[in-house]
Amino acid sequence: MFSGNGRSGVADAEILAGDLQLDEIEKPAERAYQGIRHAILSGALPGGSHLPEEALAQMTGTSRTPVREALRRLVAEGLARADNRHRYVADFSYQELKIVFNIRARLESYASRIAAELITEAEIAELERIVEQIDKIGDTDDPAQVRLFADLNTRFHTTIVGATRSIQMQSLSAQAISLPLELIKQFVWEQRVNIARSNNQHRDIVAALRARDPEWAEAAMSGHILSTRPRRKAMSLS
Amino acid sequence: MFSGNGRSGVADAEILAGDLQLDEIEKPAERAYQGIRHAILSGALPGGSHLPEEALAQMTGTSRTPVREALRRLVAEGLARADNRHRYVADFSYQELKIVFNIRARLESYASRIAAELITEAEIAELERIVEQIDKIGDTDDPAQVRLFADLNTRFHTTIVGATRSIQMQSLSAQAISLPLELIKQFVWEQRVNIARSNNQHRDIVAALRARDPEWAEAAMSGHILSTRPRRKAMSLS
DNA sequence: CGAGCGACGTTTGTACACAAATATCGCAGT
DNA sequence: ACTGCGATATTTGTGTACAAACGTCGCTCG
Repeated sequence: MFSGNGRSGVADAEILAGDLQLDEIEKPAERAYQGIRHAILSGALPGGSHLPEEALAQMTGTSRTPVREALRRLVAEGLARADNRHRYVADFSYQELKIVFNIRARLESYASRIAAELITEAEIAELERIVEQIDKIGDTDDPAQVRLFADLNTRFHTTIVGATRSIQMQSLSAQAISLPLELIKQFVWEQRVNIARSNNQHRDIVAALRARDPEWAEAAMSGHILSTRPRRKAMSLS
Repeated sequence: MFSGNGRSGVADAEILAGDLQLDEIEKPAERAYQGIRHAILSGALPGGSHLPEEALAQMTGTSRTPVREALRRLVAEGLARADNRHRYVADFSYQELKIVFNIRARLESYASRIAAELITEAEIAELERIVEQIDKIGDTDDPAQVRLFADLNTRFHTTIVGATRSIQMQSLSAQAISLPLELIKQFVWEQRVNIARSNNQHRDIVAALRARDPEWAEAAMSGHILSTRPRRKAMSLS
């Protein structure tokens, strides 16, 4: 995913050894997409790696057709890039990462502003349930718990973005979030991000939404996301 | 493109009668993508229209394979949506349109802030050339001139976004811009948007970039985009 | 020994054939 | 007459075959 890791091609299905149960996904199209995406986000395919269709088809156990469609999606989502002939894993610099986080802060804070007026009681209740579940996790280094936090965190944010009822907002946010949210898992491990603090911020956001206060909601979300930005010092990014 | 226009299916190549020279595009993949996209943006395929692959293949003079890939891109870009089985033209409400413009204002103003520090002399000169050419147009209703303005306007904005050197910024902006910028052409016709005023704002933005003033650039771009927002009263949107 | 040209291998692009899924229409039975 | 079941038609999903483009390696000629 990052520069300077050296280059490697596609090896075989072994690189999917992570936590993704690929063999349980029936439809080839979804298998191909999830498989390639996971390989990129997990770092199995480093930034700059060439993405040959045939090798990816073998890797995901499908044929080239679903792989081609998956690659189109990944390019559109910014996780892969294409030149005239080939496709490669996108290469994120630290500068790029910083920009994506700032964009995400702006997008989601605007989403929170809209959500403050449109969110339903049921959605607020859902947010409160999520906050409660995260509370039970507390600060930890246990990978399974951290993964659980990441999933709940994702649900928290997508619930709010969904409350805007805007397809475009959901689409753009998903694109801006997909990378950082996956990376957060690594930051938590390497940098011991404070889960408890993060959840206190979640509580503030829910309070703002419950109060139907657009400005507060916007500011709270902005602060929340900016507080989770990776810092250069703590990381070994180029 | 909008709700309430009634529903229609794909007719034949006639609906491409617009200004797009589809037959000059050699590669089927590009033909399919441009053709379908143009049909959507021009309104030939109203919002909610079903998008059957075979009919689109005939319409664009290709086969289903390039059409499928084009549809994947269009869904990823938000111009089409998909349910379990079919794909349809996206349906934009006035509310959705408003949100997209506000997102665009936030994205591009942030882009301008970054660009103020990274833009090169050559790019500033390019922006000045564009402003000059728009000056020569002035206020007009002539469709050809309005189209020329739209193209120059697009180049102005993509040059600034490109100056951020961020792939993600360019990708997200392109998605947020693709719809509104096409719609602007219609607003200019129907609402007589002030081209001269718009270009004065362009001049301000260039001045801010030349001064390397991030805050000014950000504010100027924000004001510029918000001033071109469609207003409900002037339109017959749902 | 170096440069240029040509053949080959690799990768992507396109089309098509077949399979699977789903909605619709009609028919029959109650 | 209404409901439920089944056949059929339409549409999408997948795999594969073939064609085209591009890069590379090696050979030959200067």
